[in-house]
Amino acid sequence: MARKTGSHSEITGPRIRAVAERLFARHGYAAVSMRQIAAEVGVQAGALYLYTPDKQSLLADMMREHLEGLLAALADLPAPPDPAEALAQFARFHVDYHILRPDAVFIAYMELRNLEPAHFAQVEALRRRYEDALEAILQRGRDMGVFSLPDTKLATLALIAMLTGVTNWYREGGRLGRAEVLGIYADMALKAVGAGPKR
Amino acid sequence: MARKTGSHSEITGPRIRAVAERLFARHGYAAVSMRQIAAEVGVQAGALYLYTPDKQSLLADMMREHLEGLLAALADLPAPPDPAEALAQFARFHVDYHILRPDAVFIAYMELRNLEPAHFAQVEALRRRYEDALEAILQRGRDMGVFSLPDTKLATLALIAMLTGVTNWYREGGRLGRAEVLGIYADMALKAVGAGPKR
DNA sequence: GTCTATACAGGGATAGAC
DNA sequence: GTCTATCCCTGTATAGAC
Repeated sequence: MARKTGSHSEITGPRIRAVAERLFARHGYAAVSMRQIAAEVGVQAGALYLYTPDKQSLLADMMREHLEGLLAALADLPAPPDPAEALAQFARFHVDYHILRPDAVFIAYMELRNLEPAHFAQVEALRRRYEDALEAILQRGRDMGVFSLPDTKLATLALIAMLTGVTNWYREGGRLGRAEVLGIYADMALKAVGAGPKR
Repeated sequence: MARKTGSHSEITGPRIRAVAERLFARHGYAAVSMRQIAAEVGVQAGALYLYTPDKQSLLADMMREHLEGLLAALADLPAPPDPAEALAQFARFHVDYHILRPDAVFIAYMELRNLEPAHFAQVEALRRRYEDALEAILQRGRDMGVFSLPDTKLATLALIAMLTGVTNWYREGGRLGRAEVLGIYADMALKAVGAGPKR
């Protein structure tokens, strides 16, 4: 009872972000109104502006935080000396991380065009760093002669597209379990670059 | 001189569709206004409604026509008895068709959530038919023992995601030529399902 | 800190003149 | 077939009461 009724700043802030993320993912940034977000949070539209300067920042912050979280989690992984092992680990990590955050992923890939140029540049730089991490693995594997790759950049983008595609269909409690899915994708990724599956 | 000035129905109709496609792809369906479309076409907003009942039909028609064109083109291909050859052909076809129609593809993948339920169902059915065509190839290859696939449905979706990803980066006149790109993708697709590249 | 009320721009769509 | 004018709704954002 220490807090006055009507004072919820520590709760409302995160709730706005959560609701906005769900609505943006479901209907698209441009199609969602501040009134809609406010209604789901349980406040008036005007109250949102206590927590965000505007709608655009809501989007940009959510995308930046998602990508920063992705990069931080990636950096926490060990760095296996064997390229095949490194690729398998990356594939499993990527699929797992994306499966667990479908809304954030969807937004990060679909709403780029709704970012103002300054925000776009920041987000693109983060995405680029992530792609570079995979490309480094592929490059090393090619240099060591264990991957067969006509073009590492193309392969990087092809693999990321393939792995990210999991979010288009995977549903918790579906026909295939998460561990199973991770394994299959890692397997396909390895084979796609001409390395045998890790055994 | 047979036609009165101001009468352009045979030109305006297609132009509206073309302009709408470009704008929807660039900014997103929800972010584009009828006034914007009209301005680019060179007519007043009200005139659009002579060619389309509403904005939603503009989107639904464009998506349905894209997918119908895709299916028709696919049906025109020969049906190689060798599954590896069939998959290579599918991969090359898919990448090529998508590379040549980046706007239509982008819309077909990004604007599904802006379709009303009835239109959504139609479009989903078409997409499903396309996926089934690839799955049939994979299934046959697995039955014949030339593909190594833990799950044909997952592999279908993974391959389509990988191949469609080409639209995220390919630009005419870039570092890699179209023929080269087709070859590399087909190669990766074959390897991903455990078949050697076609020689 | 949150509310109501509201400003003001722009949305989709229609009516009716030409 | 195209125009202007307009209806009515919804958009973002702010002001000021509580």
